[in-house]
Amino acid sequence: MNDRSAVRLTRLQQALAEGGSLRLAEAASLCGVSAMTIRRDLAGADGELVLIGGHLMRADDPRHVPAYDLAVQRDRHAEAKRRLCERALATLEAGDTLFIDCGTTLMPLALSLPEDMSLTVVTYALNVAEAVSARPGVRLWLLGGIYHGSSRSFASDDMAETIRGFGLNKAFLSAAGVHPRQGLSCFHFHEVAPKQAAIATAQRRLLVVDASKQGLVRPARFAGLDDIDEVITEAAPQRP
Amino acid sequence: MNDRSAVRLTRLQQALAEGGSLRLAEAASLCGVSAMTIRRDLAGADGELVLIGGHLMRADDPRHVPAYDLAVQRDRHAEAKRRLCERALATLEAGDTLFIDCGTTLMPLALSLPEDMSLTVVTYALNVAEAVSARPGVRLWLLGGIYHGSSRSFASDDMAETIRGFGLNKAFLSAAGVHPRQGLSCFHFHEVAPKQAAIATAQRRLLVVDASKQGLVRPARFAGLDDIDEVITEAAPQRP
DNA sequence: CGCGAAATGTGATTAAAATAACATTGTCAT
DNA sequence: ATGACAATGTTATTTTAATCACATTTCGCG
Repeated sequence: MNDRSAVRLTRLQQALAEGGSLRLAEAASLCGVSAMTIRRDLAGADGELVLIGGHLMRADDPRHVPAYDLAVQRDRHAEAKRRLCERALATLEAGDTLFIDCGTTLMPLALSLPEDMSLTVVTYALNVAEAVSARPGVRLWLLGGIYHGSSRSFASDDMAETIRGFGLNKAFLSAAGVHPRQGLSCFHFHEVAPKQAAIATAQRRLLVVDASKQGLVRPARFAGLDDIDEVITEAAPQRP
Repeated sequence: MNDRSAVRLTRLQQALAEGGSLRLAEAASLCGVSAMTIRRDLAGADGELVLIGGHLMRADDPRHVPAYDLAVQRDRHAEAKRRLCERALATLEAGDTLFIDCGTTLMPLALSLPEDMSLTVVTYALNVAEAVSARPGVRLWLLGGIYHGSSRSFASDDMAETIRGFGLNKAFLSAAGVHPRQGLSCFHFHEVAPKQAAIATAQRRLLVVDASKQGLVRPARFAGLDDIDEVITEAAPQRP
């Protein structure tokens, strides 16, 4: 890759930095070269930009990781989570103040919150916040702190205290492990405090887990099964 | 649109809810129908899903608002901001703790932070947080609170106090208006407290504004020009 | 200036996707 | 059963995008 090519690439990358897509021809005229040159630039680049059906866009955001052969597995999970979250949605009432836990399990819930119900969502997860921020009708309170990429969530010393300051109607909790005796656990210790605070504060505590978490124990225990009011899950996997 | 068609569409929509794209053929086999049927489903749908070059993806994604005829104007802005942020980047030093203000001006900065410099970023803007969260080498502290969609940022009562608790080396500030006598202003009052706290706390205060903001006064004044140590801007527009 | 190498443009060719047309299957009411 | 209609599949056609081969331009350098 040569110098001018690199200049064009960074230029395009910046043009697309804030999102959006560019038609190949537009990208070309933007750089004052032909479409063929843009193609060649792209071919010699590191793959941060991607050309798909004549549209140029960034490859690095979550959008584009193609489902490929993961498709089946991904979908089994997504399908299960979707069904669980549908049931979670059904429990919502106008005026609710919800706590939504981190992880991917509750994403379908965050994505399909009704906008005509005057809801308030409290969360410490960046992905949940992104999803909820796209729903203009829903009030969103994000609990800030230091970011943990592993769970896409934030942690801070006074988070538990802040949570206790809310009048939470319902807490939707996720867990990476559910065990009859060991209770509920997750991978990361920084999730424990907010989870426990939400459990302590909310009127109604709903655990949403798919069947694959049943019987597992993870490093960080945050509650017992009896701290939960309702478990939204599939039937446990049958053992013949 | 018929029932089964609607079922397939919601199914696909949920499969894509967390991002990613599906090849048309994959989507088809996922639903157990032919590609043509998926096409027909899409044609009769409301346009939430979009098929582009054989890839199926959500349309509500910022990636797809095409730059179209806005391209030129968008780029003029993005181009200017990119250049300004390049100069802002040059001021960074290893170990810095940065405050990054909300708005779109500082996005190119957030997107191209070096990962090998041990940086910490403090921000109250969701879009900045998203951008920084994609850089594993950079520590991120998000100041939480109630979300304001207008500026994609958060506000809370104790935010100013929290900011004063950081050892900020540099504060990168944006403004919607810069006036010789009226000083610096922005559109939204909830931005005033964090901006002022950052100005009060940071060792070095850098204002990043493009020329289009010069001479303007916006509703919420947050500082005077002399509260800023350095202004990163283009030459003011010439009047012939 | 003029040569050579690299970069880019142009038009032809191939591959792929979108559309359209028609065939088949399934469903329901009579 | 069977005819009508909707839904879907299959194949052909048109349109669009990607690739290739070669012509042209640009740039550095003796």
